[in-house]
Amino acid sequence: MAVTLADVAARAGVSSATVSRVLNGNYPVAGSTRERVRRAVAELDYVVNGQARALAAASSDLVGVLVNDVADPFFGLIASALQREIAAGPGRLPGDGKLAVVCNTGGSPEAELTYLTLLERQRAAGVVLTGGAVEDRQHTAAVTARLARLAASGTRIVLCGRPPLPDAGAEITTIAFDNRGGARRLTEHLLSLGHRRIGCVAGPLERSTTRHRLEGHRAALAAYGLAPEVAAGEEFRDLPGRPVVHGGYDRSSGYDGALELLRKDPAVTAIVAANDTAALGVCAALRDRGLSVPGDVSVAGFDDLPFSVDAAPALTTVRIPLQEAGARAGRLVLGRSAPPPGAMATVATELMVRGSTAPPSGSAR
Amino acid sequence: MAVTLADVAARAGVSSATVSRVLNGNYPVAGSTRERVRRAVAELDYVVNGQARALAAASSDLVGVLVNDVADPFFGLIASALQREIAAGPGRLPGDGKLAVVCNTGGSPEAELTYLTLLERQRAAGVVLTGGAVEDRQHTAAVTARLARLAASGTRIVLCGRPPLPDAGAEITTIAFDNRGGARRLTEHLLSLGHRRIGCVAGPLERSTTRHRLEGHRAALAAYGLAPEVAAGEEFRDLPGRPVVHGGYDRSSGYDGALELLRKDPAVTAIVAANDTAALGVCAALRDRGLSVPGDVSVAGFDDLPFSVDAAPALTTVRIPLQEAGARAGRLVLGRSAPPPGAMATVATELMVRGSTAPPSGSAR
DNA sequence: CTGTTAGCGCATTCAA
DNA sequence: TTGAATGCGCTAACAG
Repeated sequence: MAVTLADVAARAGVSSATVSRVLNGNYPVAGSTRERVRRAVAELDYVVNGQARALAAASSDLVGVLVNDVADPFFGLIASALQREIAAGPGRLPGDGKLAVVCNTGGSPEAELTYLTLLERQRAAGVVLTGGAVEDRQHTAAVTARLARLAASGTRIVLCGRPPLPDAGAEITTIAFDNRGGARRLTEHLLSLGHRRIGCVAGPLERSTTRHRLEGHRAALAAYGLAPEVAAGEEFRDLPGRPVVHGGYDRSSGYDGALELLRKDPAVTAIVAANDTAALGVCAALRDRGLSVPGDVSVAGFDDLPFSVDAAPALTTVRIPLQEAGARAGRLVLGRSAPPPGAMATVATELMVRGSTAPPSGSAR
Repeated sequence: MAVTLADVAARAGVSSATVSRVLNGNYPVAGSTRERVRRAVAELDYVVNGQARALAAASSDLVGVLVNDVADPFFGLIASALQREIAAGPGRLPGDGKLAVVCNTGGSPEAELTYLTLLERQRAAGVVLTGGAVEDRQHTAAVTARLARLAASGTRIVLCGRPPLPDAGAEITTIAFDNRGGARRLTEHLLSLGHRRIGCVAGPLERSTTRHRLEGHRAALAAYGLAPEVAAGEEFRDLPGRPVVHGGYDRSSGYDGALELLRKDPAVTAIVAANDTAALGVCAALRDRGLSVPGDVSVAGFDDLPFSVDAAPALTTVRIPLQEAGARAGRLVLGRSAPPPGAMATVATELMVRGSTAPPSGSAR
């Protein structure tokens, strides 16, 4: 049987309440008593029962972090920074610090809801949802309802890298990424190099991240008169004429997507990928087709994941400060930093021009 | 205030015990009663309180997964597969399924112990420790003691990718990686290509993974008569004469390590890196020094992380089936699969020869 | 400053 | 098949 508070109390010759006070340090206790209790704790190798504590105090030291895929560096970087932030730091008590529960949804809406239930059941202190949202009215409503309830019961909610949930009340803080702006600058870069037939190997259309990146892309094209403007409020849709294919955010989606794109439009001189991982797949497909990057086709990624700089050629991409965002989400979910005005902050993105993009081959006239 | 069992019971016109029975389904309840309870649960949006349940039942649905760094794909792949395995699957009840708590130790022994305390406090159902261990007698003893206590209190312990803990009793199952064999085959590959001056940009010497890989490396050299055999039981140590430098498992360690290595021994024709990530850094350093890979220097990695195939040139490396290992660890920690004989299994590694290794330039005679 | 007393919400006896 | 009663280990009033 495990050692309990009562055992420690007996050993130290005090009441269990006193032991509790010493442990939590939130109440005055005489120095000598404290010493005696400390010794008893050490001698018995006592470890608090978190469940009992949580039950009695109606609080918990669990923070849930929902990610699409831990194995994806995009989420890994966010989660890692977040966890570093909420774990016990140097100045804080040992054993203080929250436990981050990293939950892999695999991008599945059902898994997302399941994990939210599990976290609600654990009375989590906070929940952070990372990455793009699935844009399905019904699912959004379900998530919103769940989050609203969690927030109402005192759980802090932070959205990191996903659009705000307007109907969920002001309880929910959002850290959004400027995917639209980044994508726009990226496409402008390609246009300024002289590219006119730019293909997209995009992510799944139902994800907000995909949509925002495509909107940015379209805005750049529109500025060059190559596509109609998208009116505000209008639902986004792929233009029938344009070379766009959809897939996942993984390498093989990039590979397959590039092949499909070349089939649809063999004349593309540049390809914008869903993210860096997919861009690697695009490059591999082009290589296998005997096309050189950027000689025959320029390729651009997104996110600026660590390996992008080591790809061949190094990937032109859009940098998102994932670690900073994760750390900030960590501070917010602990209530250690004040929410931004409007409960919403947008993280800027930065165009990183590298070797995978160049003027189209015909442009050396 | 949150809805409790009692609320549901009142609504359904039964006792709370009955509701509990319906929820857990481990006791006969009349069909009509069950239906009534189910409806009350749904109407009230009731969610079990995990803490209270755990306290009363003396069990929990948390599984701790200790990793050095979530942002590192090595750990990401293990954690992702593990979590997929322990989460509620299709055939299982919704709300069943354990929560994986991924804990980032950052490679720090103190953090490792802190997290073990936190998990013990949560009365975790299981704990998986992944990746190489820090080989410090005192720390090993402390971890062993902690794990033995956890095991004694019913927590299942699995070691994944780290050597077995002999003194901890048979309660602990180990899934070890054959780092030694893989490293040996890798070095043999280089030797068979004709390399004789092979440098190592290794990981931290105090980590078991580093040591095992260096031992395999040395064994290959010894087989070619290029280094003395290491006697069994002898403590491993770097040979004074050999070009070996130590660093971390990250890219910049690889970069810095390669520069240092070139300073120590400009004549190396091949470099074995701590892992693939470090290998990318090594390649970058060589490139910056005007050396070509594999023209001037061959480079090899370890782990076969996803990006290795897209590096320029593609990395020769040693594949570890991380996902399979993670999934297996998941099954073991749930007790869903029987432990291997001797409570220990070794996962085979496989040499992957790609473009980053070639015969030394002088060998074309 | 310290001890006593009630629960926190649930699972699980023991009766009925 | 169901209900009443008890306790899991701890925190938080409330006294002293």
